[in-house]
Amino acid sequence: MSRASDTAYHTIREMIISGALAPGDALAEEALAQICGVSRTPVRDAMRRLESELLIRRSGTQRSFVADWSLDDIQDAFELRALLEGLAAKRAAALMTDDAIAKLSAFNKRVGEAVEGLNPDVETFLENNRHFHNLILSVADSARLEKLLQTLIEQPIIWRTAHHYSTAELRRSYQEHDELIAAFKRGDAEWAETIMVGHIRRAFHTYADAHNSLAVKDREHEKRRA
Amino acid sequence: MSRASDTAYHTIREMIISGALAPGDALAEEALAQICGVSRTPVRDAMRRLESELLIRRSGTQRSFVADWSLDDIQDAFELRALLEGLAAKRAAALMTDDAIAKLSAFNKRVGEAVEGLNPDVETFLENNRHFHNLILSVADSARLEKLLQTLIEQPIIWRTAHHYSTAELRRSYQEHDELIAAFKRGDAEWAETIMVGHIRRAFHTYADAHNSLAVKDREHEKRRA
DNA sequence: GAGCTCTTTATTGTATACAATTTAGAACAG
DNA sequence: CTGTTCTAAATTGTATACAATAAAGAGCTC
Repeated sequence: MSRASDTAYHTIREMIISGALAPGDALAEEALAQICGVSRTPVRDAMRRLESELLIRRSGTQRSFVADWSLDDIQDAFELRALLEGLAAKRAAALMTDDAIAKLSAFNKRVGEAVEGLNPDVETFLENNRHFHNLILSVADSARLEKLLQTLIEQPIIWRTAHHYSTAELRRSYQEHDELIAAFKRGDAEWAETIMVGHIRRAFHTYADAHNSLAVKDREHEKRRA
Repeated sequence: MSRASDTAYHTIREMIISGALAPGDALAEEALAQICGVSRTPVRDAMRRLESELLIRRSGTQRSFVADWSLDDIQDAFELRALLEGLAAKRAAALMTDDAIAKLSAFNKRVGEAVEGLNPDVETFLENNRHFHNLILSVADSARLEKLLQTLIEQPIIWRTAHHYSTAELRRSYQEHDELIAAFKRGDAEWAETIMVGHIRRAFHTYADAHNSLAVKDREHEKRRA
């Protein structure tokens, strides 16, 4: 993409993912244009892209808002992600190369290092976790699958709550990656799929639990303020 | 969407689906704007939408072309569609209402009528087939699933080859719909999913066979011209 | 003629002005 | 006070002019 349009896209996206723009917030083109330092034209372009990624929702009368997801919506997204990443793992197992396995091992090594100490390095974990999953997706060699999953990963809410994962949960994730690598080495497509589906489902339950305890904390907070 | 933008979207889309614009054709904004009778702005808007639906592909340097799909790409799309429509059927079975079942029966009745004579009415078949599948999707009640599938259905190539389906194949489709309805009535989610997955996979094989014989005909045609 | 650079032309990207639509709120009736 | 209608402000949609970039091709060198 071009410069101004890209600037707008990344700026707005970052504001949504970081939470600077909260779910439900209204988005006016002119205001965003000023923030991004470009005209409305590239902003509109960027908003279209963000809308197609479901980060932005449009009202019946064409006004835009930051998408707000119910827990049900999020569960849906995870269910679909489990299905599609499972398929990606199955396909990848059949097409896997030694080179890709070496890279997966390298990524997961860094994942392991990020969680081995007392204070896990969540940023490093997330970064290498993403590389790990993206490489599998790329080996699966289906542009369409890649495109569908792109909509489901990179969810703002998930990034923001990742920091609430416990060290034990992060380590579990690391182990499951290792199991995946083992399945890939053996070319065991069914097993790779099974592990991946479980891996994603577990991530959802971790998320849901964290979400619940956060909600409880919020409620307590509200009570204290009242 | 707004008027001009919608006009552009539907006009271009129709040209792609009908084949007036062939796969691989270059798409210039100005030219399309003239055809649609609007300015470049809404055309660009429409092209973004079509791009996100994968009907348009963009080169590294931002030039646009009508997407051309290899048989592998199409097989991918069908594989994903089977997976996702299977999930839709499973979910729908759990949430099905008497009203929806009545509507499904009505749609499939028309499907049956369209294929019972000697000369099947393919347009009517396709229209009610689409209604049938869309209603299941809507009962499945997952905006995200709906959005993902939207990208996979409505494939130009498939619409164009639908006319090559044999009467027997169309009738088989009708019967499978009836089996689905029966599964929904019993609330049998697993069975509904199984039928749906088979239904979509069979559609692919039908397509692939038709495609092959068309390709053969093409080659014969080329030979005669040479 | 192959390959290179430079110029010309075509195409896409951006800003901006204006039109159409929607929202918000004032003024008013009951 | 409630609800309604109308007006003004804000917001989005479209056209168009111009800027930036990419493609095409002329002319040159070897």
